[in-house]
Amino acid sequence: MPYTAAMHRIVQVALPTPLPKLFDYLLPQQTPMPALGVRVSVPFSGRRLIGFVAGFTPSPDLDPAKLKPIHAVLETTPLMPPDLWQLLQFAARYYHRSLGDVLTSAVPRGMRASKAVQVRVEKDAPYVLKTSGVARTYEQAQILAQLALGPLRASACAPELRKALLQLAKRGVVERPPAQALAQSANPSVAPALNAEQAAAVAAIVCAFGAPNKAMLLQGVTGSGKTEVYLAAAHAALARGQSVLVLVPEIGLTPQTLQRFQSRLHARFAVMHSALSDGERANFWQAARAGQIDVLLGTRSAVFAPMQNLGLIVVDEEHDSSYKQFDGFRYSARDLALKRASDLGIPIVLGSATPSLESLHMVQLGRLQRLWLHQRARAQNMPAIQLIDIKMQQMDQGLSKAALNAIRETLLAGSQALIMRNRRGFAPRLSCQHCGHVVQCPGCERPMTVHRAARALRCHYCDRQERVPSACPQCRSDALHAMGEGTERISELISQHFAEWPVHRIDRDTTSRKGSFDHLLAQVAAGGPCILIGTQMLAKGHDLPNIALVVVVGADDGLFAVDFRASERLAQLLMQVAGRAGRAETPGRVLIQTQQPEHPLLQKILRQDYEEISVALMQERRITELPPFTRMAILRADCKDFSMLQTWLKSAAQRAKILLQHAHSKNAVLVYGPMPASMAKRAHRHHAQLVLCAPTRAPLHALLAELTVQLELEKKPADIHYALDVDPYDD
DNA sequence: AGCACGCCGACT
DNA sequence: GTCGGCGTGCTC
Repeated sequence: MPYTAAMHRIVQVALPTPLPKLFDYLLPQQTPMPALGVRVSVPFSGRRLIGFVAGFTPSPDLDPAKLKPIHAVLETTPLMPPDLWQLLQFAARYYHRSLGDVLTSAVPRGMRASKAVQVRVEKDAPYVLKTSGVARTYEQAQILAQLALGPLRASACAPELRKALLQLAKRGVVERPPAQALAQSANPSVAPALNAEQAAAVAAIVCAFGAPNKAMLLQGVTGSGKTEVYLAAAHAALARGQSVLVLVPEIGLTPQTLQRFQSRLHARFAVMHSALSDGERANFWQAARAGQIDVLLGTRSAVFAPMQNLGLIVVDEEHDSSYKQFDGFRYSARDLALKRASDLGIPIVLGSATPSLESLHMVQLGRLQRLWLHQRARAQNMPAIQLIDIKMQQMDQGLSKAALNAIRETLLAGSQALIMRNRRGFAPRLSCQHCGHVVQCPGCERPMTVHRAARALRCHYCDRQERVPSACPQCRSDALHAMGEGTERISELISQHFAEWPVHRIDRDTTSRKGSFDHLLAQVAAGGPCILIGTQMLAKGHDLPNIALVVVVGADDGLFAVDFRASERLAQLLMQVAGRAGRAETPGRVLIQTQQPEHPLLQKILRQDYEEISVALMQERRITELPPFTRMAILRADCKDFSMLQTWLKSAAQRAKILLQHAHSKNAVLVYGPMPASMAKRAHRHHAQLVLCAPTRAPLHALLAELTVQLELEKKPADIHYALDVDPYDD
């Protein structure tokens, strides 16, 4: 009854707390009724919180006399455009997070404080005239005269006048507006002619403007010109007066990507990524909300950008795991982008050379229209992939003779070689030759990695660091040996072996300084023969045209991992790596060292037919009843005490089973566990989980809705942390 | 999640 | 005598 609410003047507020409900507050007499989505500041359990007005129907069992009044209404119009509001409402329901948590995490931190946003001003940013202030000195008058002609940097100002400039700034007559994250491209360059497939793809996307709910999968190998299709589609959206949202994987948002878009589209651009400061994010948010951004290029969180008049969404490399947020509010930006596009009735293009099985399943169901790009744009041969059987071979620090020879040939031919090894450090284990003891992290119960240059043992799971022991902690013998090869060890070997060529190691240990990575890559891209050794950081996205050889070390790890997505990831990675090799005139070579050359997945990768690979993977998932053929959610929990963790998860499982007894479709959801998590112990905490599976979404989500409310309202041992992961990326 | 209140150890 | 440890309980 809305009039009841009006009489009592009560609003329901979504607050940043995990409690799965809204909170009722009284509106003070003089305060006008705020609109849905407006932020308010309220007293809450002794502190002051900022929440969002999310309803007007008071909870019937609450005495209005006991409600607290709102402290302040923070704005007159809602912060979020309607489609974003709708998306976040959906996300809260879908991921079973409290609405307040979800709404809050979508807004930049810089805007969460009620006080004015502190904007970081660029060093030596130009000053501009703010008000028509009066000069109090002759010097100030001179400054004002200069400013009347245009912005003025302190560095460009005569030294004797600088003091006057600062005085004016202090009085607020002049100011330094924050540099907008906006860049207007001046004169776009001409688009190259599209090939027939590209043209057909663009035509299909353009047809989708106006047609409701058009989602497309643009599937094309590396070098087939997907970006040209995005550009043409974006151009079409801009021509319609609409804005464009382009999501890219974390690793793919490079200056080159932006430059490519900027050089081709006449539009106001903004870039959004995790390295932005709170002030920059706040600026950008305001600009997007004001409709001042035509093209937004961003990583995962950009799916929540308050874009006005959105006409097209692009998700590049849609299979990439960086679209999934792994902590806090766990969401998939790819999935939410699909939802946002569908709500708005605008086209969305998911692009990939190696689509996720989820996307391929949607193609089969007719929910995604597949657009193919088969041809590589520049005529070039596919790289040759070879397996090197290392079962009975003499190896040198993890590298086979064949690999070393291939590297030498490549360098002698003036090209570059890349060695991929997905383990950083010197060696993955320190083991005693005498008693067989492997030194483990006490907190995680996993082998610690040897870092030789740092003279340390490190745990890659909890970042614990200790000195390398001189004797075996178990038998006191001094026969401790570093077992296996990480990038550091391979790098040492390669430096000795190929002393006359430069060797670059690229992993988290060597590229901690931001910018050094991009700098090195640019150097390598432009340079002569050298050897790159790195982790997966190197596999994706970067344009390294002179690489003619890729050697993959340790691919077998991916073949036998327990994680149900491991094979899919390995196949995608290897296909991606193959795309890396030989993008210039020289056809590339890929060598995969393996103990299992007959493994069916590797055999399929040899043929470089992702279609064949994905059909097989799909078949496997169908038989094992795993996503995308079932809907999955994982209730993850961790606790210092193992039996307490076990007890709590058992009771949660019991609770779920009781709820299922009363459900309409009984036992439509299967509850597995408690079972240990893939990282069963980490930093002295035990991790375990329940896995919930259902053939369709509805019964699973009905169960989760009730279960999460019960779990949040029931008291639990203080030390237990838990989180629900809907559509988990790994198990 | 915070942040209170609340009841037991080593400090001025 | 009290500062403070974190156990448990509540938040409109």
